[in-house]
Amino acid sequence: MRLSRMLLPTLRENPKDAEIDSHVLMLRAGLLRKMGAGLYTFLPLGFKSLLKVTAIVRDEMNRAGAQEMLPPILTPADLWRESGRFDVMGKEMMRLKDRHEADLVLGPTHEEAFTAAVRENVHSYRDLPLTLYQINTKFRDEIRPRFGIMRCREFIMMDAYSFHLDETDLDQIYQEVGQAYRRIFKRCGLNVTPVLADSGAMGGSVSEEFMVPSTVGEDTIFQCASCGYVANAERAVSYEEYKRDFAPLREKEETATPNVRTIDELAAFFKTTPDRFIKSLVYKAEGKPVMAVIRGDLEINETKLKNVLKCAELELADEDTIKTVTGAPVGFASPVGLRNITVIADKSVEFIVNGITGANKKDTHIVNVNPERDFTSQIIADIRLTRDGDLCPECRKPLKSYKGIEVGHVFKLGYKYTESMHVSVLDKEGKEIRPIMGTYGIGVGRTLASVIEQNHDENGIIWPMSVAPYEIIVVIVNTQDEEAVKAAFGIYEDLSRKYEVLIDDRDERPGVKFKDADLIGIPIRITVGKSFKEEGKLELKERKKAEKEFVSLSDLTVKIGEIYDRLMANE
RNA sequence: CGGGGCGUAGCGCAGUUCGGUUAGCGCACCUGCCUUGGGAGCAGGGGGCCGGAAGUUCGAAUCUUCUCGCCCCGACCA
Repeated sequence: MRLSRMLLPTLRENPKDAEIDSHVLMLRAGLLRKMGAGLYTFLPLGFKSLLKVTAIVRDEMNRAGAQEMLPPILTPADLWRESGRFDVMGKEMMRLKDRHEADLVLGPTHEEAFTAAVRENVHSYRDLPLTLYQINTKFRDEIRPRFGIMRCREFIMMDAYSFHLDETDLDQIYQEVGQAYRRIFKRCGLNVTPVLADSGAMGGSVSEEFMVPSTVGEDTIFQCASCGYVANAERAVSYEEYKRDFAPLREKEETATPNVRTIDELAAFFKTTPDRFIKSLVYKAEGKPVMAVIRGDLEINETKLKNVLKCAELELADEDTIKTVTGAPVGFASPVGLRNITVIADKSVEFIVNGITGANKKDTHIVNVNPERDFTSQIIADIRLTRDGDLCPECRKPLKSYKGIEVGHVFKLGYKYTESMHVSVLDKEGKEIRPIMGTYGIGVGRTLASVIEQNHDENGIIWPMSVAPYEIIVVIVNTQDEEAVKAAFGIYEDLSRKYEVLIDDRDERPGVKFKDADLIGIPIRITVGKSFKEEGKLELKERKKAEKEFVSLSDLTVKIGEIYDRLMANE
C-alpha cells in the first residue's frame, strides 16, 4: 500500500479524551476514531490489525474443533423471554421495537441464539459434542464506556458455545478451548494469566478468566508467588486462622454514640480497633431484605454473598428499608434482637468475643455482644473480600494483588439454557438427554488494545509481527531523487509478493516519515536514503531495536526473510 | 443515577469573569518558493450558524432559561 493514497490521519498532539496509552496511540496512529460515547470507527490501518487478531482467533478455534457460524445481532425478544433473561438482564441490554411494535434485543451475548440453533437442528446423541462460535458485533449499553475500545458499547467479540452429553465431555472441551485461548493470546504477543473466576449461583461450576496484567485494568487479581494460586477479587479466598479469645463473656450494655456511624469513627470513639466491631449491612436479595454481618476491619464480597444466598440480584438496601428492618437510621444496624430477617455471618464473626455492634436504635451501640448468646446467624460462610497480604488458601503465604484486563473467559455453564429452553437429544436407548453447556468469549477489540498497552514506547506502537497491520515499511527519504524512488518501488513490488508492505511515497520531510513510521509501529523499516545514494545500501531497522543495519539490494530478500522469521518465532 | 467538568476550524486551545470592530493562536490543509536523515523555513490562502433552541439587549461566543452531546470520579457490571 502506498502511504500517499492511504487514509492515515496521524495526530501530532494527544487527543484530550484519551486517558490510557493504548487509546491515545490508537487515535494518534490513525487506527480509530470515536463516533459517539462507546462507539468507534476502525479506520483502515486499525481494521487491518483487528482482522489479524480475528484471523488468529478463527484459526485456533477451528483447530480446537469449533465451527464458525453467524447469527443475527438483532434477536427477537421472545428468545430472551424463553430463557427468562428478558426481565432479568439490566439496562445494559439494548431493547428496541420494530415497525410492528415487536420487541427486539441487540445481542449483548448469544447463549439464547446458539441454544435455539442447537434445539432446532440437533436431535441425536450422535451429533454431540458440538462447539459453535461466532466473531460478531455485540452491543452492551454500558453505564460508563471508557478507555476507547477497552470498554465500549458496540464491540467485536468471539463467543463460543459447546454442547455435551455429559460433564466429562464438557470438561474435555473446556480444557481444549482453554488451551486454544492460551495459543491465541501467545500468538498475539500478549502476556496473559488465566485466573480462577466466580462461576455464579446459576448452575455454573468452573470458570476461568484470561487476564492481561496492567495498571489500567479494571479487575483485581490475587496471586500467590509461592504456589501459583491466582484468582480474581470476586472468587479469591484467603486463609485466616481465627484465634478464639477465651476472655470471659461480659454482660451486654447499651452505650450512647451520638452521630458516630462509621467503623473508623466508632473505633476512635471507643478507643479500640476496627476488628472489635461486628459490622452489619442490610441488603436486598431479589427484593427481600437480608442482613450480612462481618468483622469491622473486613469488607463484604457481594459476589460470595450472592452465591451463598443463591440469588441473581443483590443490592445494598436503601435508607427506608434499613429503617423498616432495624427501626433505626443507617449506621446503627445489628442482628441483636432482630427477628424475621435472615442473618448471614462471615466466618470472622464467630470468633468475636465481647464485640461492639449497633443497637438498632438511633445514636446507640451495644458493647459486649457475643455471637450465639446475643444473636443467631442462619448462615455462616466465607463472604469476605480478600485483601492484599491475606494468606494464600493453598499454602498460607501472603497473596499479592494487581490489576488486570479481562480479555477472555471460559465457563462451564451447566444446564441453565438447555433446561429453560427445553433442549434435548435422544440417546442410544431413545431416551431424552439434556445436553450440558460451556460458554467461552474473547473480546477481540479489547485484545487488540491490550496488545498496544503491552507493546509501545514513547514514540508509538511496537506491533508484534503477528498482528501488525503491515509487516514492512519502505521509507523514501527524498521523493525528488528519482533513482531512490525507482529502487524503493522495486523493493516494494518485490517484497509485496511475500509480505504486507507499506511504502511511504509521500512528499514529506524525512522527519515526518520517521515519526509516523514509529508511531504506527511497523515491525521492519527499510530506508532508502543517504546510504543508498552513497554506497547503494539500504538501511534496515526493527521497530523494537535501536540499532540499524545496512544491506545491499542483492542481500535484502534473504536478510528480510531472516528478520521476519525471527520476529514471527519470538511471538 | 449522584458529584465534578467541558462543548469556539480536522486536532489542541485562548477569548466568556465585567456584552461592544470583521472571533483569534499553534498544528493540520491549499498555492508558490526553498529544503530533503527525526514532526524545517518564507510568502500567500481556504475553512466557524462560537453544540442547539428560546429569551434579555441598540448589540450576545460572552448574560438568563431550557435542551443535546461528551469527559472524569462514584455507584453498577455474565
